[in-house]
Amino acid sequence: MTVSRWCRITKAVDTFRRRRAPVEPDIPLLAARIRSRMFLSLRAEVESALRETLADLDLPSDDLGIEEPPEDVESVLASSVAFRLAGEAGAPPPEIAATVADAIDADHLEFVSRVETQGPYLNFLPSEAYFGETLEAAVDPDYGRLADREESVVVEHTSANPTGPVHVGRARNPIVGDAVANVLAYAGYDVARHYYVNDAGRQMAVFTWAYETFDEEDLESEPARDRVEYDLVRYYRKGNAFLENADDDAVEAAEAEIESIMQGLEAGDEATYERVSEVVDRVLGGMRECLARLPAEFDEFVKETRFMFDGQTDDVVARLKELDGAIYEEEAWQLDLSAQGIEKNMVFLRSDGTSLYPTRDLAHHEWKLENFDRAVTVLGEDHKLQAEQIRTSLDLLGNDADRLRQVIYSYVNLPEGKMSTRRGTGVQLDDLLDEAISRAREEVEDRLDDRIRDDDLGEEDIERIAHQVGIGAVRYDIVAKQPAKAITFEWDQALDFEAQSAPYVQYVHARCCGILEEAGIAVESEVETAFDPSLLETEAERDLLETIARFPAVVEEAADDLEPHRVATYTREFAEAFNAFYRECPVLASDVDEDLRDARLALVAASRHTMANALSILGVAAPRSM
RNA sequence: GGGCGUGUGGCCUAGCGGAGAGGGCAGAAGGUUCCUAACCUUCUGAUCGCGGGUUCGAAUCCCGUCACGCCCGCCA
Repeated sequence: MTVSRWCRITKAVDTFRRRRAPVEPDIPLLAARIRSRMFLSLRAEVESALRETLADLDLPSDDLGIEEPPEDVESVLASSVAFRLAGEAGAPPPEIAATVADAIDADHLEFVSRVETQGPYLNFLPSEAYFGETLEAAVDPDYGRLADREESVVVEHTSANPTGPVHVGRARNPIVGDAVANVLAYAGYDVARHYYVNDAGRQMAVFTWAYETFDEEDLESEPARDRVEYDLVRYYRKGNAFLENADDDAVEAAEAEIESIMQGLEAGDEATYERVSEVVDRVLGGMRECLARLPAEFDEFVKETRFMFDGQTDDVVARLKELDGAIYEEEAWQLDLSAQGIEKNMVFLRSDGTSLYPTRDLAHHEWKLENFDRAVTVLGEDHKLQAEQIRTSLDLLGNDADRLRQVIYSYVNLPEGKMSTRRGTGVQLDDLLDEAISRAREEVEDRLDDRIRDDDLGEEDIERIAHQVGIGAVRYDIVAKQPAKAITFEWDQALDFEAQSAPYVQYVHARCCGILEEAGIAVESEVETAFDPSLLETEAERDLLETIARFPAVVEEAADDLEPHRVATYTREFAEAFNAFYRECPVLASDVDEDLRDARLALVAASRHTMANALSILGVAAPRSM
């Protein structure tokens, strides 16, 4: 990566972060916001107290070394400044730590009860108010949802060419994309979800030609599934096979027809558009049904042809030609981006005068930047170079490219290689989901006999749980991993219901619901009885509250960095904390004091809200029983 | 060949400048008259690909190297 690009990316991240500072003087809103983000409030308090103390001691305070301590340390936040100050102050780190700890007046801090040292580390221990406020905030079913930023973001994801069934190779796109959109929405952005439909490319011209040329009897096989895209993809495959294998004259004739379709679209010919649309809309309709199973829904399907017909692509071409890097070479217009660190020229106008995908995508991106404050695109690693070209070209065309961010993921491959719609290799997402549901159903039925709880699961419940767990497991498995890591698809690995998978975290939610229902509290409603947080004194209860307190910070960081997998990591940590509480702190046992019972019920309700909302960000169902 | 990305116990994975590198699976041993055991506890297992460097401190930053993936089309 070149230095200039690194700087640009860093700048983009900074801009994104800077915007999260509240600028509106809306006091109740601010209060609600601070109130609901305990961990962040604590961090802010620790930072300012530490900075002031260091200033008082005449020590530099530019790097405070604030960090989260290891699990076995009692504090919620720690600092390693003492290491950094050792040279300056001429004393060993533990000594400095002790001096600083003594100088901090914890009595004036709201969320810090005391400051301790452990060797060179400063440890900040939470106050009663920290636990109390956390519980108060988390009893709200909307806990974790950050205040409105009054800023819109368009998240474009999936955008697979409408050539056939959605296969597992690109399943990461809707799953990661939907989670990115969800986490941004939770973080207070006004989110729109877009699917960009590539209806103007050569592939769609081939498809349209093939669909119009061949008949049912020309096709070798039956549709793999009774849905439109499985039916039509056979024409697409047939067409491609024909172009590869037929004799030269036949191929030439076919190419002429394909070319005329592309020229028709370029010219804005209504009849051609109708022909292509019939194929595009039908196939897309089937793909939407598949994606809806995840579920991944979209606010808008934006067609590429739209930017050809409205003149925006021509406008982009005209402006690109005016740029310094524009060159006319080998009868085609290209953009030399070597000055921007990209060695590969971007061709933006073919020798026959038609536009290319990147040209239209530039018009599309300008449209997004006009209509939204920010734009996020989720795309496969094979589009990385193109993404850089788009970003750089947008910048050269006078757009603020920092408002655009791209999330790149690696494809899911089969052990024997890539999945391909055209060649018909690959595992269909529908099949994966079906298999997941059926395996989940087996699990539910196997467990039916030795259930302790007598809640009499009916056939409907079994069906519901099988869907929630099966689809949840597939989504969780994908969204929990960093997108940049390559995944090789294997059935048993994708459908592992063991610990650290969706059912493990879903089970926590079901346990919460079980307790609340047993106590006669409607799961969806707010907690109405009074409770006293200070009664929650055991280590398990405190750990759970500390974990709950971190949730809004997790949402914020995941949104800032567009990394929903952090929320998945959090659900695991949360499940551990809850299971320890569940094991050690009975809620409804007869020997539990009534006030303690109420406090613990509030904690269970808070836990349920936290887990339900975290799962909702991941797009994984939160079952009320399992 | 060039660019970008990824390499963490047998397998999967978190951490990406600070406290014996967390989890999970697989393997071994335990736990249910008690709010669902899709749970929990304990044990076994890691020179964080390799070699240098920067730093008080490196899995994390820098350089080199190896392996794998992706890209380098007037395709999308």
